[in-house]
Amino acid sequence: MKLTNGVEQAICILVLLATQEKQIPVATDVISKKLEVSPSYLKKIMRKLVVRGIIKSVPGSKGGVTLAKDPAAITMLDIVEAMEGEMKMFPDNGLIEKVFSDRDNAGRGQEIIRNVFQGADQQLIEYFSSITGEDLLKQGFGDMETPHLNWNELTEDEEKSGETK
Amino acid sequence: MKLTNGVEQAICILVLLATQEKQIPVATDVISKKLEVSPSYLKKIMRKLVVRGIIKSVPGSKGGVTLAKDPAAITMLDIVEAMEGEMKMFPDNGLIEKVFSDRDNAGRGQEIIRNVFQGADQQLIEYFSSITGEDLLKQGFGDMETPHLNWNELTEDEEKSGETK
DNA sequence: TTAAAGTGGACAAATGACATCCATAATAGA
DNA sequence: TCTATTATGGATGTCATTTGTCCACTTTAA
Repeated sequence: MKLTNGVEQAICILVLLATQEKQIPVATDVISKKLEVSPSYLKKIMRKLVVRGIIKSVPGSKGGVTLAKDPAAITMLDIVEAMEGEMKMFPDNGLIEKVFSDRDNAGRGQEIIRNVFQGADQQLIEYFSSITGEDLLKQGFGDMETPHLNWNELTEDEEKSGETK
Repeated sequence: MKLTNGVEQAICILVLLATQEKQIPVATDVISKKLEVSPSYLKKIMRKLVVRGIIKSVPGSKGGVTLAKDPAAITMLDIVEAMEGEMKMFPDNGLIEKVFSDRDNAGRGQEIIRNVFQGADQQLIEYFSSITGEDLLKQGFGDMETPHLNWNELTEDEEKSGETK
């Protein structure tokens, strides 16, 4: 009943992009340096966000990724489902139906359990879709306007200052 | 974001025990035959239910397992947490705090995300603890009283009739 | 005392998560 | 047009967790 680490990484990526100057894509290699995860793996994470329509990718020189929509239009459900797939926590093997197949009510029993967990899924869906990226930015920055930086340049600076030569 | 198959198996086990004549333990090998899973693995599943105090085990001849308490006192949360451990879906690696450590608000950002997922855990905890074993039995059997059988004998009968010799 | 049953730990196999690499396609700029 | 840059997607490898097995041990009824 654990989410994968990809969810936390995805959130980091989106925070980065939300504080990025508009219209300037951030290269995935820049992001991988900030997050200290391998570029090759990070690309897979980002692909899921692209496929889900949360971010857009721009191939080619000076390319990278940008938010595909306003933070107010991105919900936590988008992020979780992008990384984890559809919200369906119960691995329904029809076990109850099989085990009690010689009794009445076997199918009925299976359906009852199925409904219990569909209800649980629904609880999470409603909760997560009530939380938007804008909510979180507001909580983080309060009355301040969300800052906008160019993470590409910031990373280059850090590289320069980090070089010993 | 999937539960393990153990949850479905645990539910089957509890349904079996709830329809078992009081005070007669059911042998785990009998249950493993019904569920068509290996006896050795089923024992692990059941151990978790024993540790959590949902079922009681009786060692020795004519031993087995019985419900440790009334179905009305067993919640779906008990079952899920017995099998999956504490309800904490977010694998908190402190990634946001690390990535934005050179900015203000890094710790604040991490805390915001932490709270989001604690809220999700809480949603599930409240939902699952509102559903008891009694609720499910009522749904399954309606006005009928829950039947009480001796699954040990039933299995023996089936074995006899199943033998070709 | 013996047979039947649960306990607990070591171990092995299968599955899914995490990670790397490379050939390819698309784009900006010279 | 050519080149450097960057995303795409598939093949592959590694590692952790889940699933499953085995066995020596303890407990209990008869």
